[in-house]
Amino acid sequence: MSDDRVNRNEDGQPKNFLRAWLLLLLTESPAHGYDLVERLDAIGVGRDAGSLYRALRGLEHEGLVASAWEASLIGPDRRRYVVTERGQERLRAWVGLLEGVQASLDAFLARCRSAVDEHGDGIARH
Amino acid sequence: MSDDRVNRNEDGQPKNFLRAWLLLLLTESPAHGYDLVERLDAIGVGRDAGSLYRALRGLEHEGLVASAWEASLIGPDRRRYVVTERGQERLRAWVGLLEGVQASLDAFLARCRSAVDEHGDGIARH
DNA sequence: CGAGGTGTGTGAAGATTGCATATAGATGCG
DNA sequence: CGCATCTATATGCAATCTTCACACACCTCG
Repeated sequence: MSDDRVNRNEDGQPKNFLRAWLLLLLTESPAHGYDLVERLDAIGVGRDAGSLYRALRGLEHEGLVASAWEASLIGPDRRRYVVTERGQERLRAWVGLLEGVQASLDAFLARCRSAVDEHGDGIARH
Repeated sequence: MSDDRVNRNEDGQPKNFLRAWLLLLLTESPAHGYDLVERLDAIGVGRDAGSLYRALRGLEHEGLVASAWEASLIGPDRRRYVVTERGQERLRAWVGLLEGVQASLDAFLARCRSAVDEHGDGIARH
């Protein structure tokens, strides 16, 4: 009882954002998972390698990317991913959706500022 | 259609966006759930009343909003919600998070357009 | 050999969401 | 009255998403 441990996942990131980023990065240039881990880490999305590999396999299962094993000069073999035609289309669809989300988000934040102004401490005009 | 059950939830909305909107709308003016359903429907967030009531109870459980029963002139009693001090703080925190998401999203979309440009055939639509 | 970097992957737990459904008071109409 | 409908709140369930923790394998270097 009285479990104050709420521990809610409040990062607010869009759903499937990782997938969208993967399609984008692979569109920019084909790569293998470990490379994408590092590229995404620099961007600040998807802090977990496991999620990334799982997402890649999911994308492949949907036919949005394709992979082939490739030998590495400095380590074990790796899976090299490329985006398919369907993947390109899906990315474009995602862009449309995310533009809508962007609009929502802008509306939310703008409205938030208005609300804060009106209930703020002294900034109120009039 | 086929046996390929992909059926992914790809709306791309930020997680807990409904909660954030509820805090904002309640900051603008206290209200009861049914009213919020209609306000949010106009905005285009949270198309489900059940989720909304569940979210409200969740917010209350966290002490971010408070409620009291109120008689209605035209229907059954309703629960009137107001935002608490903690709720205000949480909303401000959410604004900070969502500004980060906004930046991410802008970066993603900008980078997407660059990628599409470089691959030429992408822009031509119908 | 053993440690550590490279590279890919799964299991399980927790949280969120949407759909369907339940309950109940109030109102209007034949 | 009986019944549909609007108002109002709430729960059950399944699908999905995300993260944590861990497992497995290859390769190089000391």
